[in-house]
Amino acid sequence: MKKEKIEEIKKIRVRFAPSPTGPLHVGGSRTALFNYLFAKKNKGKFILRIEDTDIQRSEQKWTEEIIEELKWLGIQWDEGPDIGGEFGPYKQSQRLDIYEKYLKQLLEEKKAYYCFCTEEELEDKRQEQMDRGLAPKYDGTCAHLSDDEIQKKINNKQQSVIRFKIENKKIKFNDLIRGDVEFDAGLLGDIVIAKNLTTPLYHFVVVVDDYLMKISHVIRGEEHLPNTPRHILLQRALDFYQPIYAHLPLMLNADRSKLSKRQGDVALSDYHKHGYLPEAIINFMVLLGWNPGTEKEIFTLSQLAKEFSIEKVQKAGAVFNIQRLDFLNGFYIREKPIEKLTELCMPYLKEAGLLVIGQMTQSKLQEVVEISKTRMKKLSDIVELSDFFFKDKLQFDKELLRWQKMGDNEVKEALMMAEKILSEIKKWDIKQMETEMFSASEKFNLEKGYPEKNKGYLLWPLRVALSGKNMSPSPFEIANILGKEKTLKRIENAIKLLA
RNA sequence: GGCCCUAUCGUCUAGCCUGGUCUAGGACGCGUGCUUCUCAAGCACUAAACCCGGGUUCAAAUCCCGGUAGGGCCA
Repeated sequence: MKKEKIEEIKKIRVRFAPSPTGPLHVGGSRTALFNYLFAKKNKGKFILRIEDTDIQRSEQKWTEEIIEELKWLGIQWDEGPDIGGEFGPYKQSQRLDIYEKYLKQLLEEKKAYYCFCTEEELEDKRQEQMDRGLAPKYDGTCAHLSDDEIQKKINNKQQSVIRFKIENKKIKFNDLIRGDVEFDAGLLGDIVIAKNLTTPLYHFVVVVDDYLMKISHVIRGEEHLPNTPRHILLQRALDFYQPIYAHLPLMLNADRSKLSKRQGDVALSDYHKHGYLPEAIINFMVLLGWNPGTEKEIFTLSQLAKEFSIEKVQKAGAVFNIQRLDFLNGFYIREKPIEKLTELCMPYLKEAGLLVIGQMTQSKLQEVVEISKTRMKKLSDIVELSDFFFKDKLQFDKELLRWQKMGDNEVKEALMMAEKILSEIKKWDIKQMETEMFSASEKFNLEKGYPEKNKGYLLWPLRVALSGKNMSPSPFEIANILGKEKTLKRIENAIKLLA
């Protein structure tokens, strides 16, 4: 490589270059994360470039969504798409004149040519090659057209594309993750790099932009591995330096196919909406294909920025295992300061119509979240776990009140006993309630001939009366938050159910 | 079909480069127990893997060769 070319890639610059044709994919998020971490670790720059040359499918709203979700994750970029830098603009739709210039250059140097073959002709050729047992590739028919012929066809408004001449040679390169990789470019066939001078295609724009933006390392998904020889050939034809490549292992479905919709959510925004925390998602994604080589498994983004190393990235694809994400998310939920967690839960409670402004004090709300949080895997779980605190009247089947083989009357007696004790209690706090109810339980069991140690006879009906659920926090925790008045009311309502 | 990539518990992985310390370690999940009115959380414990076949070597998860399987891309 020429000396000045090496100079150009001395500074570490990486990029994430999504197409705004849909929501940000979790796979894409992970690619962004790895690029970001690589940049941070090596004191380089991380660039966000929007690949929106496909105007048919690109939409501004997706660009906005990508930006929003990346911000949410805490992945910050140094340049693009609206943050200035000397290499902008960072939206490809605003760089069309640049591509045109290079396209013309290739055309003039006869490294690219106009191709007028129609879809049908190409399909026929393809079919024929397949029949002969050959790998289908463009046969180069239009590569030999004279300038006059080309001009005539263009004047006739004949449909055309621009093809790049692929040299018939072996392309070898070193991938940071995979080591030496070799492709036989002779098998490729001349590729289409633009529909016309103002409509360049993916392979071409990527190469041009990575060069102009002085990208030192191209870190992308493994699905791009077969594209690399094409890009290298393009770089050589344009006299560009060759960046260093690193192809990340894919994120997989449970059946080991490339992660796709239908087997679960793939849009990062879906996970966001369901109440996954960015900390959990980051931690989960980074461990899919990377590990520090120690037994540490919990990482914050800033720790990762220090500890990440691309050499430790795995070669094989990794199955997206939602149970692990759930575990991590539950972990981070439990770690959250209660004020923060409460704040995060509020939108879900409001959306469910449970939380009406002014109905509950902030400190009460925090107590509700506090006793629910060990059961939460996602923020949205708060609704299901705590709805009974917000409702006036609980709906549940009276059968639920029954502990083991108790009869209706015995359940009723248990509730009446609980009501009596709680109504006479001096101090409305958990400790006090526990002490009084536990001793009452022993008395109750003795009277009824129940096993002495089983507190369920007294406590289960009470807990159900207060929560309306077969699983919930303890009746004392609930009663403590509900307050005496509501607690007694709920017990009475349960008793009525049995009448 | 062609090219390329990959291969350790169900899953994510450590170990492989620099063979012996590997009766293969950790985590999630599963199971059991403790705690316990229930469900969680927490704690403790259990089960669970070197894709197959050759070779090299005193010794191979680790090195070499050949299969097999899975995946990606192109069409």
